[in-house]
Amino acid sequence: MNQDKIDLKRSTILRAALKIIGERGYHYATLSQIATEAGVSRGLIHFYFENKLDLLISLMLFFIEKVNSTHQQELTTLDAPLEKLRCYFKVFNNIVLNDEDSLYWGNILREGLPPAQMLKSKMLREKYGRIVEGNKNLMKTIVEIIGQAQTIGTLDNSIPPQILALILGGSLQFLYYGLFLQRTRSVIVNNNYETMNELLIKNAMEILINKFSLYPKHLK
Amino acid sequence: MNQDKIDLKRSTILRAALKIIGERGYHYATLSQIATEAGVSRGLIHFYFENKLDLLISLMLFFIEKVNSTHQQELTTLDAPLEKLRCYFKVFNNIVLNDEDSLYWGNILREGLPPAQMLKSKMLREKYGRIVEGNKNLMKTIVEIIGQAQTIGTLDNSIPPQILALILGGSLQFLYYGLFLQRTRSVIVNNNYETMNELLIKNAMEILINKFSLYPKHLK
Amino acid sequence: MNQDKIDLKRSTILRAALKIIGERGYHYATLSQIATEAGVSRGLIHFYFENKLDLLISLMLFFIEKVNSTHQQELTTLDAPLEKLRCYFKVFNNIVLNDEDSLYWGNILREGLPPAQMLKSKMLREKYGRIVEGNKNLMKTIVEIIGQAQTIGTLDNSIPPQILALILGGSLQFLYYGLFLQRTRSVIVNNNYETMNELLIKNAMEILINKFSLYPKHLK
Amino acid sequence: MNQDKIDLKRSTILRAALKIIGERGYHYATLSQIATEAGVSRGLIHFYFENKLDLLISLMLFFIEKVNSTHQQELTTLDAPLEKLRCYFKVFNNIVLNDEDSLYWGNILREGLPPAQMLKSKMLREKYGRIVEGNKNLMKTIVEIIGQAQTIGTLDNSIPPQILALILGGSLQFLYYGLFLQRTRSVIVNNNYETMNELLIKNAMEILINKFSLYPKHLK
DNA sequence: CATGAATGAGAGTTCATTCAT
DNA sequence: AATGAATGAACTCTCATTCAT
Repeated sequence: MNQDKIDLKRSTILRAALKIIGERGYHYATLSQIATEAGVSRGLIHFYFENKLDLLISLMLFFIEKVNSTHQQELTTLDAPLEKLRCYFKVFNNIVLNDEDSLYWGNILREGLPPAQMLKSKMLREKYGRIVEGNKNLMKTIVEIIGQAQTIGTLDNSIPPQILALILGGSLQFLYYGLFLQRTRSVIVNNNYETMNELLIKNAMEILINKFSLYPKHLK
Repeated sequence: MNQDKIDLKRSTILRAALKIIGERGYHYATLSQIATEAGVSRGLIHFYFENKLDLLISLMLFFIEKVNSTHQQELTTLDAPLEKLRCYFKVFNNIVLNDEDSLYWGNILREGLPPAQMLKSKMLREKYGRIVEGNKNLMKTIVEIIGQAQTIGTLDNSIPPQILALILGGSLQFLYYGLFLQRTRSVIVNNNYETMNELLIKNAMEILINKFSLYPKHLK
Repeated sequence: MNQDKIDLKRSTILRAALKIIGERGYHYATLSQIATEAGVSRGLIHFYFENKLDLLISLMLFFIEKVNSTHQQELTTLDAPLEKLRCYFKVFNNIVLNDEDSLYWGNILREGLPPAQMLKSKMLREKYGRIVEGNKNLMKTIVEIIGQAQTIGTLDNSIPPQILALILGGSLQFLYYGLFLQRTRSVIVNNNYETMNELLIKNAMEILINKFSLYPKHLK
Repeated sequence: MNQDKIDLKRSTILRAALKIIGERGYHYATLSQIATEAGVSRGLIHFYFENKLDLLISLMLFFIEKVNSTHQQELTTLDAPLEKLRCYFKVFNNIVLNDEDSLYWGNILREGLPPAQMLKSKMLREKYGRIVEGNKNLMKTIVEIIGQAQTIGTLDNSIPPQILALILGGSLQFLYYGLFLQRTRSVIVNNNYETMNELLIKNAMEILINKFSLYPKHLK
């Protein structure tokens, strides 16, 4: 079997895992359900993935590395720090909302991982490390962009860039997933997305940036 | 045994559950660990609680109802909407930070609950409903306060109150728990709190309110 | 529940394991079968033993330590090396043949253990070490006794004591278990014991010792 | 593909199985490991062998039939019963020690087979029967030789020939594999062979025969 | 009230075996 | 003749929950 077919099957299983785990939560999802959703046998999952946790970790890793690499790539075409910031929101937006599985991602990313010591295999520990690394990189990039904007005077510099990064990140996540305090899984899946559309989110983030901007753009 | 002693034992177990579940996550925590932490036997937990899930749900319910009731109570002494908003942050702050368990709450509230259909007992379904209700109430209260502020002209009214509520809520949670994308459990527990102190958070939230306020207060 | 009852239950399970594993072999025996034989649930086995391997290791350890300690103890009452040697055969005989499970022991002791690295728990590795130690001790004791007999001139000293120990040990085991080349498990269980009685074995070992003895005893 | 090539591939796989199973034990060995060792795919093993058990049984059968046929053949050139006995030890010696895999055979022959009822295929049951048959033949031959020696007065006839056969067989096996009570697999593989060389074993067996012989030969 | 021995459902995982290519 | 992706049976093990004491 050629590599393309193998990759296809792998991503079929991963997509099924995204749906089932995103819907029910990692610990309520079973491999049987994922296998059924993917249309394969239980055993085949272990041919493509080391174990159940590998599915979750692979999903997280896919997301964080996709965000980082896409963002990094698009950044090269931009000069203004504020544009870079907007670019980040756009990238996040594109990845999360490009298909019907959009809301599953929010639940995947909110899953807690077990302590690193619990990971038996070297390969899994390595993936784990890359997730942590990816998170740090993302945060660092955003903080740097904000710092640049403050230096050249387009963002309010009376507030530490780390703080502003958290404000923007928290707002973004809550706007996407409609969280206030943590909701129950089913409530999230069923209700939120319909009450919140893409345009609204983009506008809201634009307003937020504007508030911290020294030369606010006018929104249409 | 009198009611006071019973309540005491109940809350001893609940506090142990907060620590163990907050530290390891609901599914990685075992009743043995909680029992040991509480200094009681495994069996006794089932005398005070229906099952394991009851522990998690009871913790969530305690938190959300405490926030709501305290907030509701303190609101009566206040007139200005912006003061009411600040009051909410203060209440949240007091509950979360009043003891050494502060960061456990963040992990508790981030736990996903199983779909409501999975709850067998009536009592549990009822508690579950009260959590959902509590969340809605909280959101509704905040949205109302923001609406009032916009009406009397102390908050920017070009932005829908629901959106602003999410921005404030997301910022608050990320500031407390240092999230950007979800981190691994151990990272959260070990690192974040130390890098982020109470005063910093209060200041940050004040700045955020100020940005949306039409008559900003001057921070010292 | 008091310690006596606990020990009783533990040994009930161990005895069931001896029967089932001895009969079918470690890898063909299942925990279900052992649980049924012991009249307990599958789960209870894991309350008293760490895992399946712990059962096998505990059986081996019981045997080897029982042989060593009983032998050691009885040795103190004896002076003549040849009597000490006969004592060893008697001890082995008593332990193996004291109940209806006699032939199971042969199969248990012939089971191969997995490489020590495969043992996850510290406790299991420790038991494992004691088995290896017990084997070494046993061999050392026999070799020493033979050496003494050669020194005082009751055994032929033209043959190294280690070699003689293996000759005696091999003869003993084959006489008990009727092996020539390895037989199939069922053949062993069904046929051998009946064709070979205790007296015959004792006589055979006595003859063997006599052959290497410089002052042979006359057998009746 | 011609028969020679097929036989070659078959014996390549069998030799790999000897190594892997001899090293790790039948149940800890996997077909993947054997396939890798043989340099073929997992699937191909099932072209040449019915199933995993067929590998083990084929190895055992190869050994026992090789011993028997070689022995039978060489016997025709000999008259004296004691020479026939020595011939058996020589044959055993040649087969076991003729290559670097020597010690694997000991572990193979010590593997327990599942109860005959568990064998589904007719072909496997037939092979199984031939192994049992081969064992019996071997034992019978040795017993007969001893009986002849006793009849013509070259071996002590006060001991039943079956008993003497077991003494000789047990001594031979323990001398080769250094067993006393069963050791752990790794200990056997790593240590014993080096401490025990061919010459020592031959001498020891010669001494043993001498002891039971009425006209002992002088050893050099 | 409290204990902890006992239960058993249910999960992940392994790996021999099959079969389309 | 050879491959290796795919299957699924069967296992061990965990741990929430129960209940006799």
